Amino acid sequence: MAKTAPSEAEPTWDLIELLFFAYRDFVSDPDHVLEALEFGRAHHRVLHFVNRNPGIKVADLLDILRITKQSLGRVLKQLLDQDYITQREGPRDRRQRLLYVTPKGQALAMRLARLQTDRIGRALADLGPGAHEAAHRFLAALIDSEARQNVLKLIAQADRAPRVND
Amino acid sequence: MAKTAPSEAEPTWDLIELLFFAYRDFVSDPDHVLEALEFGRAHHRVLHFVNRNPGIKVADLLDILRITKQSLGRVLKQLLDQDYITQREGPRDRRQRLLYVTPKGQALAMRLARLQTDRIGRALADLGPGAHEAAHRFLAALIDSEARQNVLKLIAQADRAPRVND
DNA sequence: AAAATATGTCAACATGACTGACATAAATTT
DNA sequence: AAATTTATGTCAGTCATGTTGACATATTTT
Repeated sequence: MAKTAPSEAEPTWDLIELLFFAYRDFVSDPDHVLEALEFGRAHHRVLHFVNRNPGIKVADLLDILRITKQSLGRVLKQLLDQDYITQREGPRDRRQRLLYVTPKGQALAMRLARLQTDRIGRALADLGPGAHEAAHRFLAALIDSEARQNVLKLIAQADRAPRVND
Repeated sequence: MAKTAPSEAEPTWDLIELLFFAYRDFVSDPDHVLEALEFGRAHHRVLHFVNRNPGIKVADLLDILRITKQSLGRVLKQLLDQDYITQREGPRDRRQRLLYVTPKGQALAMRLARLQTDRIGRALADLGPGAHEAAHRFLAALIDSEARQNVLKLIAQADRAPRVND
């Protein structure tokens, strides 16, 4: 039972529904913290990727988030005004606004990441060794094949050095 | 490397980010289909859970989706008006409106589930055997521990018989 | 008969997406 | 040097989906 031939047989109900419920709870911990700061998920995403990719360009952030600059503009402005993020001129191209977290921004980003890490850690602790790698591979394989390599590169790059492309 | 002790060491950046990217692509296939029908993700969720749990009560649906009845009301009304869902009086309690998909609703629900199943199937095909179970266990473990048993029960129950509680 | 329950509805509001148009400064091309 | 392209920002309006609070109706339970 449980064949995986594409477009045949029964839908993969368990994974479809587990993805829904797991993702909902996964984002709920940060949501609660953000609520007290009058921020939303959109702020979290921006803060997260700026924290992970210091010096990221606005255009690259838009690519990652796949939202419009108007949508980004709103939340980014609030994060700048409230000193969670700063921007500096691009050294080679002075039109660019390179984004960095402030100490305050880093503290929040790390606090939120810690919550999600704790949840993931508890989940992995319940499972055997190799569960981390299995989860990694499953999730990576779910990503659009055209985008997958870029995503993996982004993750690896941010891990290596806190410095973005260009 | 890669310890999982809660609240120590480095955040689990890879899984945090992969969950973001994987979930985004996972919902994107249905999104495209829904767009043509002038429906959104909210409609998808309602249709999905009604399809999976024929005869579900409005109150139970609200519990699953964790939204207000006003939010549900809007999308449910559209699905009823456009004949994707029907409602019948509860046999024992005539205040209840038990929800069912119509053939048209079932066709759409299955079409959307097929898209997500195909994506999952492609992902699992790239991995070894046991990947399905590993993914299942990881995702289930991510769910709030208080809610986990109920979720697993819901999934198993819907698999067994297309008939909801009560 | 009174109270509780299941559901629906009206009105107002917030968030975070969107489109389209336009503005500015800086880099690049001609 | 002038024209064009690029990176970014902003104004204005719209949409989808969530929220709160108040109230209405039918039905069941006490």
